[in-house]
Amino acid sequence: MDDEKAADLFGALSNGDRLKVIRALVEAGPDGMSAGDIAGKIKASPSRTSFHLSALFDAGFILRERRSRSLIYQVDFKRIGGLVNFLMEGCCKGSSELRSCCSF
Amino acid sequence: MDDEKAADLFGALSNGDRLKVIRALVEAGPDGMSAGDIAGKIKASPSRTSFHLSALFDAGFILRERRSRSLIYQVDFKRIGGLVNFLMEGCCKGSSELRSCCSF
DNA sequence: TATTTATTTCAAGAGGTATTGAAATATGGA
DNA sequence: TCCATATTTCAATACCTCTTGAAATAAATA
Repeated sequence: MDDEKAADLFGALSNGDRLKVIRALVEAGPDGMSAGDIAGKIKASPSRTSFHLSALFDAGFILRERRSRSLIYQVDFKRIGGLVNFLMEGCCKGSSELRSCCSF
Repeated sequence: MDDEKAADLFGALSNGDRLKVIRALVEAGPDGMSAGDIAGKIKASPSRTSFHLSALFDAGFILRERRSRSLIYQVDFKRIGGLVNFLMEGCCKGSSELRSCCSF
């Protein structure tokens, strides 16, 4: 992970529709949701939803699996965690004394 | 915090220069860094650095304080934490049984 | 007060991202 | 095979963001 890559990943999160998708999938957990259900939940057209799902999928935030006619999406928590850890890397010069400044 | 606001905040993080700034300030911790030192660290011109510092300041990710001729910037960990918590809100339907799926 | 240092502001141009609706693709069932 | 359902792809348009360099502002010192 470098700064430009991480910036692209944050870019994938910098859209209201895409955050609605992520948050819906965070709540859904391992069950996931179909593209159609996601479109209904975020109140967006199929093509618009698909556009945003692709952006999130390309960034690695969501996983996709076909179940019959539907595509089921799930959030990938590891990707979110990796990005947060990148941001906090080397926090406060690595000093354990100052470590509390990094907690949230 | 709503989806559009959070999207703007992620937008403020969706740039390589701005991530370099944040990460430098995360490392610097409570000491902070001057705008000039930041410009040197991220290898960007003063005007470009100032543009990105403004974006981060407006988003609330960094705090600013004048010390003599210099402006000293510090990261605001609370803002980062608030954004991460927004993303993970209601994780896995709030089920404590499934809570492990949300950890990273 | 005049000068130097530190930083921000501004305008113009280039490049990137979102929305729409129609058409294409993929799958399952009659 | 034919049809219906589920989802993606595409092209056009509109909008937003970044970079650059020059000029403006702010504060400290001689």
